[in-house]
Amino acid sequence: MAVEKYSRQRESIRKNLAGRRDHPTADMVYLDIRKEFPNISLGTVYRNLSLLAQLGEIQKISVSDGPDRFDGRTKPHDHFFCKECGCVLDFQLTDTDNRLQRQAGKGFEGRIDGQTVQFFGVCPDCLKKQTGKVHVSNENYIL
Amino acid sequence: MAVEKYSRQRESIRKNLAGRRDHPTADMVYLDIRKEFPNISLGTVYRNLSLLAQLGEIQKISVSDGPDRFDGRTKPHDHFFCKECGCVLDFQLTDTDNRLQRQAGKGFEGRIDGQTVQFFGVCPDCLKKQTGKVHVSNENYIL
DNA sequence: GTTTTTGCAAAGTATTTGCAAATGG
DNA sequence: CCATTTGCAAATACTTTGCAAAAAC
Repeated sequence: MAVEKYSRQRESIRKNLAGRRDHPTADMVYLDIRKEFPNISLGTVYRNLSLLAQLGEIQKISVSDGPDRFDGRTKPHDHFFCKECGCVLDFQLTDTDNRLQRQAGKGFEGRIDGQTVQFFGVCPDCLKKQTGKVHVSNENYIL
Repeated sequence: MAVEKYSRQRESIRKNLAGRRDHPTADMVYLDIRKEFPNISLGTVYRNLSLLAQLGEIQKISVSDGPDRFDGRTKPHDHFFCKECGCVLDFQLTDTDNRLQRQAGKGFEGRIDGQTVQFFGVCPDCLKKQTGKVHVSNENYIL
């Protein structure tokens, strides 16, 4: 695979991911793209998701209990995994990146290129269903 | 699955994981246990790894490029993934846990139960092969 | 004796791949 | 035209599961 050539399908996949925040699986993307390209195959979706991830234009997120999920956000950020509904939310931790990397790298003779924090718990919606509490906005959680 | 009953196979799996630091896959554990129980099946290994992970006695680590890996360490810690050789190393970030969780939870109306940091880069051994540099010990990296 | 666990094999998911036809440049 | 991408289907990789026999208690 030498030079990348344009393809309508890949462009559609790229836009689809850029326009959503729900960290879909390959299959979810496939179902969506089929509305525009009824004949697209799941294999093509997988191929393009892999390619885009390699190019750093999207991010692949592996979770322990289901298929991989994909994230259209390019800039580094963190993720929250809800153990109730399985949803994945974005977090942006302010200013901790350098601190973390500096602390971890101190005396480590390998090279650290990047890092992400994975949070686990119960998302606002699921917690609300359990307790009846109200959901308010906050500064780290990115809608 | 009401009460847990002892089994020699499960005990062997538990001990195997406790005695190694290389974050093996289910198959690697299987090959090892077979030395002691030549008839053990891969299914049994998977069943017990799942069970032990549920009980919190081991940890399951999902990586984006290969099968799941397992970690016998019970207390919370972080992981480093080498993009060259695929190895997984343990990190113990001193005292950042509370800071991270506090910062992320500020104003977040869900519940955060825990978190781990994933580092990506090149491990000491691979870097050494590339540059010829020497490997020294450090304070965060756990041998 | 009753319940849990095992080994085996088959099934289930998720993802990748080979290949001829279609598309892009 | 030549290189890349596609759709399709088959193949692969990983993990789970049904069931009768064995082990644990």
